[in-house]
Amino acid sequence: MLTATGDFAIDRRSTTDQVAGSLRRQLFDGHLTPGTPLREVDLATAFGVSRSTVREALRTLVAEGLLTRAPNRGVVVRVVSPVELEDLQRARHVLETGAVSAARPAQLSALSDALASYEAAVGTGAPEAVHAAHIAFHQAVVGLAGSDRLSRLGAALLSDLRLALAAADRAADDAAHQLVEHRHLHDLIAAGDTVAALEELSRHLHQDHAAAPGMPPG
Amino acid sequence: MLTATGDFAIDRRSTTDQVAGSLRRQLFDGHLTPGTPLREVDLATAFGVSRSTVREALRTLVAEGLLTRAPNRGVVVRVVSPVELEDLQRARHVLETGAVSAARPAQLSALSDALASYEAAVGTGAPEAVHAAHIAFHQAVVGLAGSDRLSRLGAALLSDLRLALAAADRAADDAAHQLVEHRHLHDLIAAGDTVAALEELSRHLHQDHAAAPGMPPG
DNA sequence: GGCAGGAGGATTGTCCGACAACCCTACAGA
DNA sequence: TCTGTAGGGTTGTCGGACAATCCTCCTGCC
Repeated sequence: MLTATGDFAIDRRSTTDQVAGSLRRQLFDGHLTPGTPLREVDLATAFGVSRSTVREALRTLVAEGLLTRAPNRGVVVRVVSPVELEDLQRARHVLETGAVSAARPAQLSALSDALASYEAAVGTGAPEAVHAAHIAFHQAVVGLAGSDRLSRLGAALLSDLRLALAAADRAADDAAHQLVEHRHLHDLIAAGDTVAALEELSRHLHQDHAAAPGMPPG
Repeated sequence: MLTATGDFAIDRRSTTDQVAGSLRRQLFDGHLTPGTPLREVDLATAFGVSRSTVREALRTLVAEGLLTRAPNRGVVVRVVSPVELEDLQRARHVLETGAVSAARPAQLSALSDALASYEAAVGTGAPEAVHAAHIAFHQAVVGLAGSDRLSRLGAALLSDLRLALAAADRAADDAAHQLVEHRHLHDLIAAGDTVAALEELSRHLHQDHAAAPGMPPG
């Protein structure tokens, strides 16, 4: 049977979805900084599509939480305040520790794969790749629970983080050390030492939070 | 200071949001059963709005996961398969137990309030109200973690459940017993007995799942 | 000088009409 | 039985239009 991969893959996404996808990528890559207003007509001409199409794309991005809409004033790139970041971190804590507690052995290989990719990314040194791989690792942690739905929630959560990271680009600050920590975490989980893993994860997340951009509490 | 409540409240939502809201309500109330296709023109004439408006509303509902879009074939009311329900239940488990573990005393009153509303709803006997209150209670459980973001994720998760419940309306099947269980859970949490609470919650969720509509595994 | 109030431009929210692309079904033909 | 085609219904995208709203600037008055 022929599957639509490789040479046979064609893009069957609607124009709207392509626009949304492009914007999403630009958001994650930090090409659009938080607070930037997104004008409908500007985007329409930039993409060479109609305003309706742009509007639909924006609406999905708003629903995803990447953009913020102010009625009659348009949408802006979501700005994650320090308070929200803290809130987000708390949510992550629940999700990731919960997933570790409910970890299913079958999902372990995905975590190992994520770690390998992470190591590879750090090897290349490209900060964006490191970010992406870092996020992907934590995504895999959430995936341990073996629930698609939960993984999707984790993705939503981490996308916000990715936004914040892309903006306050404190790039690969001691990526080496970060990597060691993650490997340690991975090993504990793989060894089945849930208690130690949970402790390490808690510590890891907490420190992550402490290292967050130290703006004055909004 | 005058706040926009009571007699002073006016509806400042956009037409699109009102349409989305109306559809959302109808979905939760089970007036639209899973699998039903939603035709754009039909909705437009029914609501007395333009097709563009309907399209935008549908798009947000799709992003929320309440509707499913098949390219060039329109959107249908999301149907949650038994497999997905199981998946969902696993996600709930992680979220709710995680929230209980990370419970903050400040959020306890909200849980108590939810329980009170639940009791009241069971008192009236209206099955829809009972459903809503039941969901609200579990929502409050997630809220224990004190993270807005997490609560919103919980809402997304539970909305699916609400869909499934609205469809397979096994209404207030022994609502009394259910209520007792929830009260028990509440008391354990309130007493600070996290371990027992977690155990009870696990049991509760598991049984919930077992009681789910027993269609053949899709 | 500072502030209420209005003019003007920019932008969003909504509508309408149009048309190509697409999907599904039914039917005819090999 | 399978292939190909015709037809109608629906979605996806476009362009243009206009009222409502917001923002900025300017005016005039105290």
